[in-house]
Amino acid sequence: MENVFRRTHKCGVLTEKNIDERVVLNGWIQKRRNLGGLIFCDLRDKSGIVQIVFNDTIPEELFEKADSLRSEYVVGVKGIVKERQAKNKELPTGDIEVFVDELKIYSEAETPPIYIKDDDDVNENLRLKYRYLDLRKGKMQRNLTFRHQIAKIAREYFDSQEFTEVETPILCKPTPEGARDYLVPSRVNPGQFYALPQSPQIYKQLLMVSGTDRYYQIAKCFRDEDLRADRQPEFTQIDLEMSFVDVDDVIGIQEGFLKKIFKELMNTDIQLPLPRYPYKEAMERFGSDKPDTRFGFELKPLNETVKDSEFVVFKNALASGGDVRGINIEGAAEKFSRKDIDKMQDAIKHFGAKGLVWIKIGETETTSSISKFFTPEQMKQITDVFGGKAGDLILIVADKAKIVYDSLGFLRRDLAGKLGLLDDSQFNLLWVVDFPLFEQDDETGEYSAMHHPFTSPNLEDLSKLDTAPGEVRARAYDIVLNGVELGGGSIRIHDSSLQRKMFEVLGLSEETVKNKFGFLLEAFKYGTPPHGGLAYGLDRLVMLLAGEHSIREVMAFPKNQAAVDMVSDAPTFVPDDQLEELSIRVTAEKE
RNA sequence: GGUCCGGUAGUUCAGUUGGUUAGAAUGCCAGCCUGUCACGCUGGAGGUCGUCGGUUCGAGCCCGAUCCGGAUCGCCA
Repeated sequence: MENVFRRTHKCGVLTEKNIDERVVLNGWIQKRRNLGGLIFCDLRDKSGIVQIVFNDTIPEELFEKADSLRSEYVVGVKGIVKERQAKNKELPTGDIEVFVDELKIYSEAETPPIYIKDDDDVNENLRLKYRYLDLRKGKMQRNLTFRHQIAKIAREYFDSQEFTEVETPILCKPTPEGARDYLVPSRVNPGQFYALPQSPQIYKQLLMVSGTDRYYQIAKCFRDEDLRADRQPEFTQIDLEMSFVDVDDVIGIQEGFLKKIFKELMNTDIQLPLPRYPYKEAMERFGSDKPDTRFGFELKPLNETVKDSEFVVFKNALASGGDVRGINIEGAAEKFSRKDIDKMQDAIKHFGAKGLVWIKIGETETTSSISKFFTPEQMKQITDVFGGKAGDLILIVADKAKIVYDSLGFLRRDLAGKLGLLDDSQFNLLWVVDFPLFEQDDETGEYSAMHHPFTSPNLEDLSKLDTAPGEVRARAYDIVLNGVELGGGSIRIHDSSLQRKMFEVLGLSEETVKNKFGFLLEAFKYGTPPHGGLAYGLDRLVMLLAGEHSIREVMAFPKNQAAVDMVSDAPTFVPDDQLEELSIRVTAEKE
């Protein structure tokens, strides 16, 4: 007796070319249809589905065995491929079927708690709990394969460009800036902790000091922050770093990579070079540092137009150094009711906006929430800024610049979505460059690094480091696809005195710097090449190209919003003696 | 941590003003059925309405608390 039938084919590959061949298949029973004297089953493996048939030409014993089959039983079959009497055009294998004369049931299955069907809409937590069943779906297997292909192309491409893949440590030094670290206690060093890497940043810079020249890694990264549809506590980056380069060199290499990905996986030729938007322009035109350029509705400034206005909202915003800006949702005046606009107003309160001014341009008259504050001539001046015409809806926010940008940037994309203008088949790639080096805390006035503290300033702005840190541009760049940040990077500081200066502006004490980054500054003393790099969010890249709306759809075992692995139920309490061994006092209350 | 939405059969959901024994679809089980492919027909099983408390003659429905899930803001160099 054979323990397992050696298969000759995968289920999904059989065609009319295999007619009259004897084949051996293994797989799962997707569905059984018993018509009485005739039983059809859909047999599924990773490659697809094929129909197998049991009829009265086989021994009664075998027929009864076939009748006992249920969904998700795992079986092996041997039989002859025949042309179908009734073909199924929906199925790639729909022209043929396999008449079975041997059947081996490897394992039976209980009724699964979720359907193994691509288009089911079962509760996601249930899918995550039974992920191994969820992953049986064709769509999920295709997503995993697609992810593998992107990783494979990355390896091929970066290898062809003389990058070396180097593994960097998972047990690292905790970092003082950025996201919260996941900490790992050290048993042999009581009371001390490693951190899981938020990115391989420091190690890849050390590799440049080491003369590795070009490094890449498909690297797991960890951040202990709250989750989102596109954010998981552990995620994967395609991480890379290059020596003796400036911004254009890094961007050039990446454009080659993106072109290859889009050519091979999406059958799309992307035009190079990709557009580059300075940060300032991206904010002013799109209200976002990751603009979605698939549609219009660009922001327009109104400061000049309304500078003499007595309307208190505009007046106060301008007097306090803020901005008045708006967007024209063309042709949408009749598509959104007063109630809809109230909802928009509520939505932008999240960003700190206090209100939303609206103007609806009609064929004969223009209505607005501010018509009593402006003459028809003044209203005309405002709508002209937007090229406003009959049927347009203009939305205006007056506040601090950040609030105006955040609010309008959100509305712009939200309304485009509601109007069905987000075309998933269109791929607008662009670079955002010239980011500010620092961002300033509203309350404390302290500066922090917008990217990270190793980012090189634009050399033209060096003199402003002391006088106007907020105006210093960074040699940093983000790659953006359809309004989603795919990755980002920068040219790093390779000069230890400039690095010290940077820490000084950031308000990090000599003590702190020595403690946290002393080893990096030490390394930089011994000859450091100019270097820079970039990291892609692999999960996001796969998500967007696969047309998914959550990175959970392209990860094998993602965590839920509470950062719990629903399959294994991690994290979990551990026995006290295990904690004691790690010199951790027991404080968490146990159930 | 804040805000919003949700929790009813294995699953997806409905459930009117608070009123008889909580329904549908699908899945599951049994019987019949030789060309189905969402097979069909007949019958059946399946529910602590998230949990606790309150209001009421009476609660799936109203009130309070709590747990769980999701979206979002903060956060994510």
